[in-house]
Amino acid sequence: MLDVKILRDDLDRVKERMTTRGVEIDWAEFVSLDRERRDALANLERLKEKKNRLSGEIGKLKKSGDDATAPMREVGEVSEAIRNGEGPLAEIEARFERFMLSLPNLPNVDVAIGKSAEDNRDIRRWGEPPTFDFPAKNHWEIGEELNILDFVRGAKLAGARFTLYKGAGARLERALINFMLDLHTGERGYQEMLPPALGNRAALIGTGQLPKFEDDLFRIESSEYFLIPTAEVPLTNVHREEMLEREDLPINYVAYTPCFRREAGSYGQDVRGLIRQHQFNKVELVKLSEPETSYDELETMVQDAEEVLKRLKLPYRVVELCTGDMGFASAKTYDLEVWLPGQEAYREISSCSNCEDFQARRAQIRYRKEKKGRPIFVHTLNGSGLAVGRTLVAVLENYQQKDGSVVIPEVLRPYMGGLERIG
RNA sequence: GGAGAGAUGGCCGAGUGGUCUAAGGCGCACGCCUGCUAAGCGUGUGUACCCCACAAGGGUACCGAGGGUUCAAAUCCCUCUCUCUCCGCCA
Repeated sequence: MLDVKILRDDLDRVKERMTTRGVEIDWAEFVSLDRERRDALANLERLKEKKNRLSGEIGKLKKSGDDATAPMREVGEVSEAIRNGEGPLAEIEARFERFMLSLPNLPNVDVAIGKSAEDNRDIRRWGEPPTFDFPAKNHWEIGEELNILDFVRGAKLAGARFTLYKGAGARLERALINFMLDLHTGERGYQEMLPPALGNRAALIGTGQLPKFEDDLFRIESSEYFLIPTAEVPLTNVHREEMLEREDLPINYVAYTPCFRREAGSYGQDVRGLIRQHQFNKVELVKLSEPETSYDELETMVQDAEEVLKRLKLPYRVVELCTGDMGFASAKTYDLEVWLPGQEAYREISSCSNCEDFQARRAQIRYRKEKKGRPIFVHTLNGSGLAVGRTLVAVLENYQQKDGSVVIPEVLRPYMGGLERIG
């Protein structure tokens, strides 16, 4: 959520920057709503002030045994005027809040302006895409031939976009999770968390999935819970409605969780294989930081995610998303894209964003810079470190051998009981 | 699932209809005093929003959430959420 004050003070600049996201926003609606709201509020508060004053007088009169019928009759009229005003005000406030919650974050000023992924900026590349003296296979071919991924039975158990991992495949997924967690906790200063995989409405509003993107989420029908689409939701909400101490910051959390996404509107995209699933595993990094250092923290977080790929010796590139390609809550985002020989393309495997105070304002996560100072919103950051299923895809495709087997990256072997090769 | 208890300001904790404009304490901030590993004394101390120049000043709301009774609610009534204790069931 944006600060209402910047909308009032500098609407033209906000309009201009918001336009770079490619979203249509009814600004006239905002201006009139804001005006209506303030008028109605001021009017009602005047009435309440009068009512409180009269009530006090009645109390004094009654105490001294005097007649209070006149002020009581007057307060009755004021009360009715208040009742008549409350309904309309509540309606205006609800509309105002809906509007504010539906506004995406403002892109940071130094983010490149663009319309789509084509306008993203290449920041750096690491590693060389491998060359094969045989036709490179897709991971779903490799997985099925090695009998470690079963898409047919995954569909039988749940449906399309669900996969059953088997044997060494299941273990490889688990090895990747443990490897990533150990790296981030052991060497990169993150505290490991194991949060609920379901979240309530307030949590999903806090990080920005609700109210606008309910269609992307799985909802539990019998109660007001949603399956989390990412551990960003629970991790960022850990300190929702809390006042933090300056010395606590930055806070660095890492968590492995399953993630659940409806993938509505992505029919026909990545229909085969593990790339786009309704349920997938992810190791997520979240930071809460002071505003002054959040962009340094973003750079660090990207490097933390990159380190996973470096140790796995998987070639990748870092891209900076342009204004038109960024997510709802983000002010600046870097994507890590890993090389997939089966597709001969770089595919997203991590997305690291600085949301500045956008989520903190929704979730009321604040701290005091000085003991006596006013509370200020922290900056929140999140990044995949990494998407586990896609990492497994990258391992299978980059480490595939001519004989159909797959070599296990060295750093994973301790997690695989010393296994060096699948198949 | 059943029974009971509870939810008050950064923290602890009083408060069962009208100076609650929330006692008291801790913590914190500022000042004073004092020189001996510290204490004492005084003053102040929330959040959000609205009016206003985002100043001074003023107002409204907030005692888990929502609704109700009343001229008046932390206080009475209803619903919900969460926490704790006990019982049952269960990984």
